[in-house]
Amino acid sequence: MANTTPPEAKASLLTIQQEMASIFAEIADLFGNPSSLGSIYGLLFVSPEPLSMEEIVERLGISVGTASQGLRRLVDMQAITPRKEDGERVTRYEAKLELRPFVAMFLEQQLLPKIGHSAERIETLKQKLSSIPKDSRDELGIRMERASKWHRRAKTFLPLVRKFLGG
Amino acid sequence: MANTTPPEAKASLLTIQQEMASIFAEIADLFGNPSSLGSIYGLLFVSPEPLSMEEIVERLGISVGTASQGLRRLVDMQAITPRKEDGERVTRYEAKLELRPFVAMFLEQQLLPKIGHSAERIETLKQKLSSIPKDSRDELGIRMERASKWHRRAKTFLPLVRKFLGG
DNA sequence: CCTTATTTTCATTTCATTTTGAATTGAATT
DNA sequence: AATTCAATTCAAAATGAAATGAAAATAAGG
Repeated sequence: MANTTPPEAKASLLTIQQEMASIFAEIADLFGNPSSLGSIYGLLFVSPEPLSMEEIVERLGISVGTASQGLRRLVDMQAITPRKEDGERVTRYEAKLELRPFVAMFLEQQLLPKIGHSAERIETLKQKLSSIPKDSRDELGIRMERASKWHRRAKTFLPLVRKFLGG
Repeated sequence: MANTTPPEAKASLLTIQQEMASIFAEIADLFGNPSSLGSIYGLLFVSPEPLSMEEIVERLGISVGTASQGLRRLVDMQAITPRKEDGERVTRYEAKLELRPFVAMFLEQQLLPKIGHSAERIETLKQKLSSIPKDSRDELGIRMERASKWHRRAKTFLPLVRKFLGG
């Protein structure tokens, strides 16, 4: 099949793809993910056709190792879909267009567990309160209760965030 | 004045303080802040008395440089209050008990501006759409519009998060 | 099987961020 | 004016997360 796309248009599609990769890289970074994750997702997000790992490596100028690991993580978090065409040797990847997985992943895998973990640690700590002298105990109890309360709020609220951003 | 606090109780207050420091260190880290910021705040949060920089350095085992810089940032973000007692040479620091500054700082200084920035970049990108071939243009437009929409949602929603967690 | 194309693994490197601590500053004290 | 001490500064060191790329593993075709 002949290539009917004019070269200068190709150049600007590539530009858009790279810019989008860079935007998503920033976002990934903002949420504490490797920026390569964002780049890959951003590129796929604005690719009319699914791309192979090799093409991704080429267009983003990243290493094969980074690409391989990034693709795996993105598949795991269900942000992209791998597809192997019949008779093709390569796997090509396609972005899912809902942005949800990206956010959800962050909230569910990073924020919630860690918030949960520190909530637990505070609960455990509260039990040690009994062993300290009475005069400071009460005030300390109040303060630690405050920290607990904040954690409880966060835990009830975060799922709502997910729902709102995810729809 | 005689010290009436039994030594083993002192030890366990110190334990609690260090544990709290460690918990807050994790949280600070989770939000992309240096963990030393969290340690310092956590320690002050469970200190019955305001502490001097020297005491903080000693109890947390951090350097004076880290302490000095961390204290300044915490004062800047209004998470702690410095107080100089009359006739005292040292400044002692006291935690504000609302956890708000901690969260607000993250939302307002990190999340919102960066979300705003990438929203702008996408808007700019949209304008380059006209330069690409018609067949892919429409689909691309739809995808980029999706990304924009997500950003708009985030921007309206984040202030609510702040309000909820901040009270 | 054997060859070739693709992907994964992982020891090493790179790089940005954080921490350190010696030197400096400056205010209070003598 | 000299001394003392808390606090700050900043260049250098340490840290740790992410990226690299060569080597190993896997899969497909002949």
